[in-house]
Amino acid sequence: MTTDAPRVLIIDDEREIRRFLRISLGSQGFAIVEAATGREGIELAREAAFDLILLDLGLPDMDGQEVLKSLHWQCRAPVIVVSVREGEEEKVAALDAGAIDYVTKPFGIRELLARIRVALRAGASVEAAPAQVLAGEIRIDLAQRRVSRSGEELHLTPREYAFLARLAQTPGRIVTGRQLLIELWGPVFEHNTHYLRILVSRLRQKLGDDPRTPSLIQTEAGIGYRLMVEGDTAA
Amino acid sequence: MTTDAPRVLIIDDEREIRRFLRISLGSQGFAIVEAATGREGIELAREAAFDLILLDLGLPDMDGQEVLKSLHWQCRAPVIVVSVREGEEEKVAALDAGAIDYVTKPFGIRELLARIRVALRAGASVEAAPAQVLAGEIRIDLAQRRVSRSGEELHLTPREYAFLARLAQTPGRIVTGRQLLIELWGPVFEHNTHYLRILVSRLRQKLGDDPRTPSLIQTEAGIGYRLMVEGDTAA
DNA sequence: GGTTGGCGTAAAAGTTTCGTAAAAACCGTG
DNA sequence: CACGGTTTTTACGAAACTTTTACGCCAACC
Repeated sequence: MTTDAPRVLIIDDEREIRRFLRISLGSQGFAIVEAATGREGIELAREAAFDLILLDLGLPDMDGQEVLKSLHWQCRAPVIVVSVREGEEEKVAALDAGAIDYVTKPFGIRELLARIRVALRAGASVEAAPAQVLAGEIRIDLAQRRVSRSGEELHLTPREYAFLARLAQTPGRIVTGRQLLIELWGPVFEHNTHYLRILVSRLRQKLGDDPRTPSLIQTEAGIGYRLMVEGDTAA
Repeated sequence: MTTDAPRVLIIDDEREIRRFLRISLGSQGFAIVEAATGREGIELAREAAFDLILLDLGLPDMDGQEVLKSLHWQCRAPVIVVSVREGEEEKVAALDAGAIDYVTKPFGIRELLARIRVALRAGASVEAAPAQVLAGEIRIDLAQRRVSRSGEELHLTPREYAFLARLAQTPGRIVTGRQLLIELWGPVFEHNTHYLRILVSRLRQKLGDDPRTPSLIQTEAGIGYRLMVEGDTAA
């Protein structure tokens, strides 16, 4: 089945380690984002939603335990600590501070990958974000991956749902056609704008939205689309 | 569950190790049950509900990986493997077979305790899930590992049950095909999607669910499966 | 007033994914 | 070593989904 790649954030100051991890994890189908400092890592973790974070405790700019606490505090993603320090106290401190695992360098990449799979397995059951977006008669349940109209369940195809969910992530805001094409089809399809037109047409039918006076999916000619929601703040 | 002392099952053939663990864990407020063989351990795990299982892979009566698989499918408790073997392949195999952690002997007791706390932390979310799930005529008893239709007991194979139980753990929510394959067969089988199709087909027959208009196991083409439950249009 | 470019719709053709059955391989047990 | 239960392989028809192709609409612009 086609499923989007788990997103992994790597926080490590050593360029070589990052490179190694990027290649190793990338070949396993993970989407990688890198940070070289604690601050940068915390920043990234706050902005985007990751499925897993790999954290080196020996960062130059901040105390490792502090970074760990910050991460654990503000995001849901499980954190695996990677460190050169083997001391038991160090491990206990990290694990009690919220890390889900502690791996000492040098590590076998196959073991690390296995432990990452465990962490993702565990993290999958925790994600209980009650994210729901209401737009007129329509309710979009991002957690359950369901859409209903006036309480009645609607069946959307994978693409249709992906499109709607993308708009629902930034309610009321315009998402450019280019952005949508890249995210849903890939960079190669950047210019196949008619895909969007067909998709939107079918979607509006299912949602019961009149294209002339759209109350849900609004077209911004030459720019993109936006999802109208309850408290819409017209720009 | 969390208010009482967490119940820990120790499966290890060495009396000395058991004694050591019993004392160490006991002093931390855990309730301990011991088993000296694989069979005994599996038996106990099936009967009583434990919060955590500590498993030594070097048992005399059964292959460690077999014990692990049995435990992982039969009960919901997280399993921490304790072993003298340090080989990376050994670790990867155990983690992929369902272990939540792998600790090599000799180990520091404080680290083990910390890892136990992590495992319990992770297991807590699973415990929060309902022990019984009702879906139409079907009743799934996750605590007792039983499934019945209109009060009549159904016999499911280990895989069939594991599949259904996984869906029941997150009622109404989609579980991706990839996730199911990884959890039920292992990461190597990530792409053998036809396993799922065959399993679901047999399962639907047993459950009396029409594939065209499924009221129990719903297919989300290209994504995965979900179990429909009573509160279908949940807020 | 005609032309052009972006948009919306419909139906087809093409591709992927799903469901099922039956045979073959596997596995612990008697 | 044969046996019953289970899993895996193999194969194929049906359904769902995506992409192609074609055409009508409207507004802006020359």
